[in-house]
Amino acid sequence: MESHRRRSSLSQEAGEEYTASEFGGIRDYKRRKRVKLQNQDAAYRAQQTTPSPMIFKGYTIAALGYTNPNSNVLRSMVVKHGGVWKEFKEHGLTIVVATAIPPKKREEYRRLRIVEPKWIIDCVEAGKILEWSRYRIGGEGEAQATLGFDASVQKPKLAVNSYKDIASDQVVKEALKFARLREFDSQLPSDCEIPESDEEGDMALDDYSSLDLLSDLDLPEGYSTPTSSPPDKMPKAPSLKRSASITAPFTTIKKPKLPDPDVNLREESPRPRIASPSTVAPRLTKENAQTPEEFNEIFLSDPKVYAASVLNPDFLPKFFKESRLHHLSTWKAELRSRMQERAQKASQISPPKARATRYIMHVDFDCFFAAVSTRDLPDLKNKPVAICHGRTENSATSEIASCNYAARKFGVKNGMWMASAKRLCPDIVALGYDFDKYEEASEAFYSVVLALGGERLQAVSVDEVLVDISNLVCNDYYSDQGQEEAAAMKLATTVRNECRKRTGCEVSVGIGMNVVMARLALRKAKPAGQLMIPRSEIRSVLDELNVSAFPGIGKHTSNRIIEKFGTDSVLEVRKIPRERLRQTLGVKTGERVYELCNGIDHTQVGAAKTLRESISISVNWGVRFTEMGQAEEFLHRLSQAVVEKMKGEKVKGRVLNFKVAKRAQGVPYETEKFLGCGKVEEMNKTFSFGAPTNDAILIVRKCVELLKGFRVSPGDIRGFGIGMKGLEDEDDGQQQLKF
DNA sequence: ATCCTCCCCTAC
DNA sequence: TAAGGTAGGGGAGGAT
Repeated sequence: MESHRRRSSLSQEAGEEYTASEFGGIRDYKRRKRVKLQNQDAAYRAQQTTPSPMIFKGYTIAALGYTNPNSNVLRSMVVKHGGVWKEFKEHGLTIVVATAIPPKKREEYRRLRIVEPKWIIDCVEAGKILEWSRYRIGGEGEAQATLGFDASVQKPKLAVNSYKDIASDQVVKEALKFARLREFDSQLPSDCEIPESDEEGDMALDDYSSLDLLSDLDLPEGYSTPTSSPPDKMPKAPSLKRSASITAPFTTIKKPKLPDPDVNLREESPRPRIASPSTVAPRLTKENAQTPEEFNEIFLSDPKVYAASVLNPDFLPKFFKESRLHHLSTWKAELRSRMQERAQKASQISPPKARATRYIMHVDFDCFFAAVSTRDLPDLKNKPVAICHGRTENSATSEIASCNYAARKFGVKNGMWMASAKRLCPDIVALGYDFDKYEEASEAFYSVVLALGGERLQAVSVDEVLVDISNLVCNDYYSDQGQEEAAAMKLATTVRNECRKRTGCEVSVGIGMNVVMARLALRKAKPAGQLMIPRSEIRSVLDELNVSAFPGIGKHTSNRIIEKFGTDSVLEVRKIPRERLRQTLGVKTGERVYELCNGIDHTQVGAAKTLRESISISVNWGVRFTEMGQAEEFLHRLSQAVVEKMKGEKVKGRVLNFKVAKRAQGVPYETEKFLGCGKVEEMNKTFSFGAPTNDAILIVRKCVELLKGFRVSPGDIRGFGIGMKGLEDEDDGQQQLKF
């Protein structure tokens, strides 16, 4: 149901052309896009301050397949100079522009006047129409000289490409930010500014594939791309000889690395009369793709790849069904709200006491997924096992979600790719996920822990829980430390025995005077054990550790500590004055580090917020586009999913956070992991709606607008995230109207 | 002082 | 092939 206000504002702002990409099918989308392009062409001409010579007057030009520069660039050049731009399928074409012609189509297109994009560029530069046949490709008697193959164009040399690369290096990120700013500055001429309204903004949205070729180069003063240049300022390719990549758009076709031996066999139609190597247009392959769109086009032409990608309309449910991380998040959210409900009821009966001495218990499955998956497979009990997707030889880049101790003995670790694990342990057995089984085991586990009767309980995750057992082990009238500790250890034994009985798996238990010490105890207790760290041993346990051992102190923070203080050993960091830590790391973090090093932790078990504060969805796998329309469609599905989630929680959100992961500069188009995001640069933007909303259209419109602002080429998009904050009860505020 | 925005970091 | 999600804490720096 929608409020009247929101509805009316929508109908004012959303024109037919825009809503197409939200509601229409593909065909509808394309039709409306054509209309939009025509309007845009008129706008283009109107925008020009100094008129360009109308050299293309009387020419009707189209692009065939992917071109370099891309078709938007070419279109703007043609239109600005009096030509008519059409789609390739339309009638009445005088000239077709192409970078390459598929071998199978060569015969079919033999009679067309097909030229390389350089013809348009050269015509514009010369201010007059040049002899087209000199730029001809794919036709009879082609005499165009081709340039030699330049390996550096085809294969960027940076090879690092794994998930761990995401946002890992601050210095690199800074550099990227700088490059991005410069890119933005240099690419936006006044006549190409993004208009505020959606109807006119599409130029900005459609294609920027040539932009990132430029951003990391030292460009000559006043340099800009063909999109942005008035024709008389068109750069000359030879003046930019330092960069292979920048000359690429202006050179002629590249020869493929190796001649394709199959070409002759596959061609049943008559061959061109003059058979020489230069008449054979190169086949578009992953290796010679010159834009990310071109690459994706080829990559996605494999139906299996297409089906696995976000272009498949069923992507989201399938992805979420298979994503271990999504499951972990979902389970955690569910458990948290269930535990909170329980806690609220319980505290109404008897509110928990504040105590001087606390006993905190941390209970956790050993190798949860691996243990549950192998529970009923006795043959595998002592063999190295890893849980991951895809269990064939090809699953090299599948991530190990969990492995048992037999595998860990070989150095196999969670998060490792199968290929590395196999190298360490060739006999490792890979098993698929069984999420239902995990859920079941978790339920049994929680019922055991709940049955204990600890006065506070916190769901850390599906296989992990914190319990404040002070009420069970402390005598309210006198204190006997020995007795208390014995009671706590007895509880730990009970939990372990019960869990073994109920789940068939081992859990370990750590007990401490506070949450952090319980967690550290747990680590020492594993596997299949229990350990308490009494007050007297706190110091000696801590002294062996590095600060990165503390929960909440990750890689980044511990690196900062090493950087600033030259050490990450708890023993050393403890000597640093509290005030210095606060100044250097920030008040909260500094204070936290100080306390952790001294074994102090005031965190309450189950003290988390009652209400959820944000709802988000993100996808950084399977994201491959060849044009912006596809990205818009996917965003629409994402925002619908976010809205469903909000409705499930009966909330609306006021603040939108939109995130885009973009292929990092210099990394290859192909990721090492199948459909992975590879090394990416992440971009974020938040936007506050006037009032809380759960309207998918409103959200997707804003996301598309923000996406335009990021100026990402569609082929470089590797991930999206949509989050809502400022959540309010769904029926607060405006009155609901019925229609 | 205290908030808010726009990120980054961390954990499972 | 592979399924690299998600919520919350907190810091920097600006607005109120």
